[in-house]
Amino acid sequence: MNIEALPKHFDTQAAEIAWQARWSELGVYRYAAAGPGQPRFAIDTPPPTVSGSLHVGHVFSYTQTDLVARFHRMCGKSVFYPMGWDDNGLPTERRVQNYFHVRCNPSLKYEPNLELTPQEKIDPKSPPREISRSNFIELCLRLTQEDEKSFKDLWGRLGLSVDWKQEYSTIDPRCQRAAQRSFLDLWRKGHIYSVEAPTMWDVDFQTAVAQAEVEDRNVAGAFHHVRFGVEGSPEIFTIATTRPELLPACVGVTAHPDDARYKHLFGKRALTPLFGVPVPIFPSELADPEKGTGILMVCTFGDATDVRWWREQNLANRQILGRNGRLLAIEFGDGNWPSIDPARANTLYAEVSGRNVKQARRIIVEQLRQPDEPVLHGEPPLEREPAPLEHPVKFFEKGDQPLEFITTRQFFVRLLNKKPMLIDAGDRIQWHPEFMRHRYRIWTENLAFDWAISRQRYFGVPFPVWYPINAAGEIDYDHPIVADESRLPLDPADATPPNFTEALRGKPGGFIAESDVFDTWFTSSLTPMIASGWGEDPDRFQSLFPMDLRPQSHEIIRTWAFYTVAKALLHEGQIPWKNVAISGWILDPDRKKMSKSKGNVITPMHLLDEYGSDAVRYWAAGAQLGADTAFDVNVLKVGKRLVTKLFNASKFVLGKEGAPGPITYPMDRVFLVKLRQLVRNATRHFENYEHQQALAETERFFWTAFTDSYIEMSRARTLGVYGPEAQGSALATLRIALSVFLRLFAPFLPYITDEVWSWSCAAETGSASIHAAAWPSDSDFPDLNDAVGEGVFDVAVEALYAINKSRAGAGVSSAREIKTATLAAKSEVFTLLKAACEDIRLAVRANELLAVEEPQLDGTGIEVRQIEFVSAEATGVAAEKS
RNA sequence: GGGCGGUUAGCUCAGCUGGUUAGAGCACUUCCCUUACAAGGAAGGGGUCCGGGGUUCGAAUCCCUGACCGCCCACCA
Repeated sequence: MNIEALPKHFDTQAAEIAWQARWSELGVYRYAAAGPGQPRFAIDTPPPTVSGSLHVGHVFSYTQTDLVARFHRMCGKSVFYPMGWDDNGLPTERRVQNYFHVRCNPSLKYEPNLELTPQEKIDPKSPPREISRSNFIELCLRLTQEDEKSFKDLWGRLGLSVDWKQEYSTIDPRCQRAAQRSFLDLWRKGHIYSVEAPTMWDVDFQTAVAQAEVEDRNVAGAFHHVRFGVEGSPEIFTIATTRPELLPACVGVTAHPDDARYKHLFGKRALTPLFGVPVPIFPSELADPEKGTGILMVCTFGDATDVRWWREQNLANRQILGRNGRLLAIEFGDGNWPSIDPARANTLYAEVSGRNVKQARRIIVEQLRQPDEPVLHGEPPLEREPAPLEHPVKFFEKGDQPLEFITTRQFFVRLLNKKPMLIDAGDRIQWHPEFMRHRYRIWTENLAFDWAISRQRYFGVPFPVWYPINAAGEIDYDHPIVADESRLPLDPADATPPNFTEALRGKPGGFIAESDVFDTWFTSSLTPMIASGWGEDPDRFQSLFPMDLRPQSHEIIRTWAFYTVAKALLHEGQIPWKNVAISGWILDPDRKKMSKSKGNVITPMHLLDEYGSDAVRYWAAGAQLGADTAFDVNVLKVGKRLVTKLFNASKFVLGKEGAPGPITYPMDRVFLVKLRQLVRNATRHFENYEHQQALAETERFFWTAFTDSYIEMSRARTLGVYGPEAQGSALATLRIALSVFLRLFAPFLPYITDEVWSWSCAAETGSASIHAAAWPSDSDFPDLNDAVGEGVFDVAVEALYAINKSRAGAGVSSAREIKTATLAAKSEVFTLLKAACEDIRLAVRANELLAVEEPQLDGTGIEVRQIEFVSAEATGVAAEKS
């Protein structure tokens, strides 16, 4: 091949555009069902949340999955590598609210042709425009489509080898059908129930949330020491609470059964200060004598323990907090709201009614400072000034206000009674890295609530459910009407239940639609089933489920991984995948997690422009699974350098005139033995999900053994100076080496490798793209059984290193040949050195190279004893600084 | 409070089953345009392997213990 015909430099951007088109045209990544005897490798790709911001973390983790896909594809497997978009849910709603400055008001009518301007052109202080639910959903769809396009552009540019024919989005009709089918199946099997009960509630988003979406945050609060009275007794005791505003919701008082201070109170009734409500005092093992004053008030509802006490002790439900986070209007004096002084209680409560939690707390604390005649004989309830403390408080992970427990009707999937099965499933999955299995196990063991799947939101998959309305106009929530599977997907707000007409909607004797939507995870936990055609294409489902690999990040083990396992078990009785590969996080250079709110997000596009996709992939591939990695632009530079080196070395190999021949030359055979070992190692590393090891070993061997050593040693022979047999052997070795190296690098550097492959290997092998070529194996090598010891190669490398060192030490230009040099070797390596002498001589361009044995030598055992260069004038080299 | 990871050169990280003198790249210094490569190459300086104990002929590696960083979990009065 004429080297002049090859490009001078590798233009990454042009290559990326050209190769994407070429791959698509060739259908290299298209999934085809496995043929007879062909193994399959199916990947449950994470559908990215498209309303989030694009950053290098996406590039990092998705590249790691692509490496695995490319490896298995080259191994001849039928690779199923789909892509989905998670567009359904709160992040999208919030983005739409901010982007268009709107709020959804479900009571409004749909406005056709609604035109809105993005927020940057609107006064942000103006009240948001209210729009109908249908309009709101339209905007969500519109925005997510734009976001999906930018993700898709990035994935293409990055060279992800997904089959775009397998694209889905969690709000598309197919996914809606799958989610609703999932609901029907679980409902029929008795795994779903609905109940009106205290549920974790976000007062901003005004929706229920599940345990998996809850996080603890340390918040500044204060212990308030509040005196309580005892009914029929002058006694007074003090409780400590961080939530004095819940005093009107107090329904009980409890202390540890062995607590001598309070034992005598059990069975009596306490009187709450201010409101004078008599409440039972009962013992509970859950009360900690060390905390606060050891005795505490139970409210409806301050936290999860309150809910438990409320249930176990059959206490009254005095919910004072509304769904919007404001205190409800209530009336003391009637059945559920007893008081020894209703008039006073109502006067005091009127001051907090309609206030939010913070305001109510301030007001109640003020009230607690005033003398309390009826309950405390004139003492003020507040015993002393509030003591500040920092304590953990539960928040919705996407929310800004603490969660409240509010009594609402919600749907749940029964999981608490299935813990052993769920734990066992986790144990049977291969986790990479292994220690990540603890996360799953600990989460599952600690599960405290069934899965709350209903959300009081808009952009999501609706429940396919209606409720009958009796003749008196009451809604019968206990007998929901569930849609028939053949009608899915449907929105109960548009469709009517069987045997009802639209005219009966909302009428006595008619029906009403459930307005809730599913938790986003209810749909995304079906991704391996959606992608494989569950319930739609039995053959396809049979051939793709369960899958081989779930790649994901560690913070969603408790949500996505956990729920997906649960769904697969409940629907199909199977574990959804064999392997879970957990990618680490990308941290900013200060080792903080990248997030939009911190403003430390690095976007990827400019990096792709500047360094090229291969270099960016090189960076991502260098990190091991599960390891958080600080972003370092230097690694991109190294990747770019590797791409350049590969490009130039390939030009060297392919630019040589002459015909390859039988590989007879000893050093060639020894080099191939070492290369074959590299192939075996790299294959093993990939199989073990240690792609970074495969890359590191391949890169190291390519650089030191191949370009620095073997090429230097064979160069003279490739020019034919030592006869056609030595030349043919060298050229054949170089061809094999190049073909093998390209394929070893192909999963990491898909662009440069396919570019070079197209120069000659494509025609020789018949694989138009390297990504459809076979992963290298022993069969790429000739029979090498008689190759002499590999030690020869290592000794030669040592010798080259020693001579380079002498040359650098003398400051001599490499243009100057060596007149004569002598290498000393210790006895163990002397024979090997003698055997390698001619190759070393050619590599360093010495006219004469002698080897002498020096038994007493240490270290590597090779030293330069004497070296003399051809004079500078003789070689025409310009004057050297020395 | 419990658990899981981590701490190795100025920086980013390897170091797997204990085994020569602990490695790579970047950065820094010096040298070099050579026929694939200056979008490159060669060489050099740089280490309390977080601290303290222990096991061993031998420890970055195994055990105990402490510190710090990050994460996960926890009934949050």
